[in-house]
Amino acid sequence: MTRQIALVDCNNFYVSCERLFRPDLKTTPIVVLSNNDGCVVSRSNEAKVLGIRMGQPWFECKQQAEEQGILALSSNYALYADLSNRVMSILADFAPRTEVYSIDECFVDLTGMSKVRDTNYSMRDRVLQWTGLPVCVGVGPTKTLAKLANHIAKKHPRSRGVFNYNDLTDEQQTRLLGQINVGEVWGVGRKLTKHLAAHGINTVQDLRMAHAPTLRAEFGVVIEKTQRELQGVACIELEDHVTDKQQMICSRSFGKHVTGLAVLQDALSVFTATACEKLRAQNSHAALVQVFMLTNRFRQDLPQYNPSMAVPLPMPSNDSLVINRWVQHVAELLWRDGYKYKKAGIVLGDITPVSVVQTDWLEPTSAANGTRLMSAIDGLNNRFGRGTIKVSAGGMCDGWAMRHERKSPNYTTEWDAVPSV
DNA sequence: TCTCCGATTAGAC
DNA sequence: CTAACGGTCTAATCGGAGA
Repeated sequence: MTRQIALVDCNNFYVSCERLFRPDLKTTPIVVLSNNDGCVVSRSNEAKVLGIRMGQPWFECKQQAEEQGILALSSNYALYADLSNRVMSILADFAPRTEVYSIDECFVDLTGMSKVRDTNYSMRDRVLQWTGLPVCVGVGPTKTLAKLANHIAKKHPRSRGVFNYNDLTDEQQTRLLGQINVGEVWGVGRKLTKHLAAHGINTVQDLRMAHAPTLRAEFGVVIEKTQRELQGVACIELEDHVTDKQQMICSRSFGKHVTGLAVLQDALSVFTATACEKLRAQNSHAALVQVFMLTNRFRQDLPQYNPSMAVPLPMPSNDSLVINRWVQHVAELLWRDGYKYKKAGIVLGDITPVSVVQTDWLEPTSAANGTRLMSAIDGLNNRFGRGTIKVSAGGMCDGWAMRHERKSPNYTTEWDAVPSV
């Protein structure tokens, strides 16, 4: 039986979220900026037409944008995450197996179901009706072809937001794939596109038909899987259960240069608290802690210094206080005066479930390990917002906060920001 | 020369 | 006024160290 894998992808997701609460901006060109108001990460169709590129640094296009009346907003992740959850739970009602692939994308396995075409339009219509967010649906026999089908649904208005690759004849498939650039394929990025072009592979059809052993020898196993997926052979399974993170990173660019150790340590303690909270939320602990700090790599005229150090913990932990002591210590070791630091962060690694108790028979196990204090902190922060209870001096300095000068209110997650009717 | 492991790279969004 | 370019995560591959 031909698999029917649907990929549902929200259109211009962040911009669409912002517009829900600002219907007056329906036709205004809008962009949403990344953290620290650094880069453009979402664009309305109007902004795309005006030539704003995905990932473009904001300072580069700011003047042009203002002249053209483009509205720029800081990203509001509380809002996007909340709306994402609503979309995903709507889609979960359409099939027993779904995979939340990213904040704005979901695979839905419609294999064996009758009236797939009707279901595709229902998914699109119901998400739009219940949330106000426009989505496109692409269907294919593999995840890679579903993503490609979604790309087609987005690009061709005549598809009315839905495209099923399985409905094509062999000749239609060949002709269509011959018209699409290989760089559009899931898993083929900038570097690979260039590399492939050097071997005469320019279109999706070129890749689908390339000599497999040569391809594997020159480009590795990843692209071979991609090729087979383009041929309709499933190599990437639907992952319909959430897997624990193997690594957790918390890092930020700073709103202005940091030149004092105390300020940097303060930032690191906040990052540590956030990462440990996520660690506890998945019932895991970490055995490796890494700290890093970076100067501004775009300022090659300034002295560069990008140290990092990883320390194995004597005992795996998810206790913010315990881990923070290591972080603060390592930060001191790495710190050098005289540099302008632009970014810092921590990495928690060697993550395992807390149920896997890795006892060291040379060390006595420390009783309770601060677990009750941490769950009390998590409870309060969950209820009243992250940062209500903080680790030691975490967040007491203000010399490092990121820029987000254009953020909208948290319309859906804060009572005070709920719009009145 | 082989194997292991940490570091780097490429990709996604 | 001036400087101003994101954050998280995974898997594959590279390359140095030690066997």
